[in-house]
Parts: sequence; structure tokens; C-alpha cells
Amino acid sequence: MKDLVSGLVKKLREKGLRVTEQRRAILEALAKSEAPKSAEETFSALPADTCDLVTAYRCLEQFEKAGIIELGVRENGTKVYCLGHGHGHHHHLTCRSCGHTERVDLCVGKELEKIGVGYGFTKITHLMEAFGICPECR
Amino acid sequence: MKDLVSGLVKKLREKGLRVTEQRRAILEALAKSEAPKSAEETFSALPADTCDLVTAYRCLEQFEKAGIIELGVRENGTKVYCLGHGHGHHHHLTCRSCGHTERVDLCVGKELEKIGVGYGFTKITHLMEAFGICPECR
DNA sequence: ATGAGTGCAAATAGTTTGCAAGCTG
DNA sequence: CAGCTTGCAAACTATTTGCACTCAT
Repeated sequence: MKDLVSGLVKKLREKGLRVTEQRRAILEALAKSEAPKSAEETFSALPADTCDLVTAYRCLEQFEKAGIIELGVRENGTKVYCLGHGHGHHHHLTCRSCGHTERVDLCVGKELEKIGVGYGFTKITHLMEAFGICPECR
Repeated sequence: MKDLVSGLVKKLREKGLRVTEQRRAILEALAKSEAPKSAEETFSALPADTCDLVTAYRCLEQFEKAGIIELGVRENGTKVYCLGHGHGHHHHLTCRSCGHTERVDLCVGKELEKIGVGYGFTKITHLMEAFGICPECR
């Protein structure tokens, strides 16, 4: 896990972003969490007074733009972020009731890319999230 | 198109929802539009003074819960709605710059369902949206 | 006639922005 | 020491809620 964070920190530097205590803490919070987290959730997962909520928003946005973390969306539209966990791109299946999350390795990026190129689109990205009710919440 | 709307109206009745001038107008607006629309966009596509913006929000939410229209999400988290167009479930590729939309028939619903059931999840739904830059906006 | 649906006003939630001060490279 | 980052306050946007009135069934 430590290695995971230092790898991310290195990526920060490569992208010309500065490494601060706050940013490191945010990356650590994401690294510890299995499930993708919204900005607010990431913020509350931080040790008290690590940084301001606004900083969490700003850092997450920057990390995402720099390709260091991935962006997802909840069923209700809130943005969530997660690491690729070194296993690269993946998706999630989230319980609508308790928020429990399972990882889903199914991905259609390649297919979408092909279709998109067919329409003349470039810089294609995608969002995919699955939702359901988990066994415990039945 | 006329048929499309009357079919939807029938569905409304089946679900025990009442048919009003406003609701019909909202369904017509969606039927006319190729691309998925947010509540605000749907509202502005309506003839002037058809209804209040709040009503658009409320109707769209109800329609979605009743399974009459489908819910999607933009890259920035805003919710968008669209009809199944009688062709059932489908997805979209949206230009980040101009909003132009192409329909994508690729779908992973079945696969996700299988994976979800494997984890013991029920009532599985999914969101999938692709984004890119369209030929005109290059 | 009864309760679903609507409009208006006001409240919220989540997120973004402006600016002065602080810290990284 | 230049300029990226941060904190605080305030602004904003998209969406939701309360309530009295209206209309579809």
C-alpha cells in the first residue's frame, strides 16, 4: 500500500504537480478504500484537519485530469474517484442501499473506442457503473 | 412519432400515472430529440409556458421510476433522460464540446447481470456513457 | 369528490470561484 | 523567490421540498 502511494506521488511529480501533505493524505485515503469515493467522502476519510473540503475537491479534480485517478459517477450523479489499483481500469457494482462495492473487471473501452472512431470521434472516454441490492440488504 | 408518444401515454396509464397536458408535452419533447436531455434542457425544449421547470423535474423522475424513460449521466454528473425509442435499451456517445450525440447499441447489461448475480446482488441496473470530441469540433 | 399533479417560492446539496497568504521546487 | 497550493468565505447550479390550488379519473 505504501508502495502504491509512493508510485502515485511519483506520477504527481511527473505531471508537474506539487507534492503536499494534503495531497499525499488524499491519495492514501483513496488507496485504503476499496470503493470509489466522492469528494466529500474522501474528505471525511482524512485524519481531522488534514485539509479543507475545497482542497479535496480541487486535488481530486486535478488528479483526475492528470490521469492519476479515475472518475466515476453514482446513480444520482455524484462524482466518485478511485485508483486504478495498479490493475488498471476497472468498474464497480455498488449496493444502492448500503453502498457496498464489488469490483467488476468487465470493460467495454476497446469496443467503444472502435465505435467512436467509426463516427469520427477522438479522445473517447467512458463511464460505466452498475448498481443493485447486495445480499446483506435483501 | 405520434405513435411513439401515444404508446408512452398508454404506459403512463398502465402505471397508474395521470395523463396531463404537461406530461404529454414532456414526452413529445423527448420523442423529438435524438440525444438524451437533462431536465433543464427538456424544459427549454418545451413550447413556452407549457409547465414549470419543477414540473419537468418531477415528471422526468416519475417517468424514470415507472420505467417509461431511461436515466443516464453526463460526465459532469448531470442527469439526462431519453426514451428507449422502441428499440429498447441503448447508450450514447456524446461530444464533450458541442453535445452532439450518436447512438451506441453496444450493451453489457447481460454480462453485468451475470456478474452481479454471482456476487448475490439483485435488481441490477447500469449506467454507461461514452464521451469524446466529434469530427466537427476537432 | 378525491387524491394525483401543478406552480410558486424557498430551501438544499454538491461543487466552484475569488483572493490573500503559505509552501514547494 | 516565483508561482503552484491552500484556506476561508461567498457564489452558483442543479435539484428538492412545502404548501395551497387545480384537474384527471
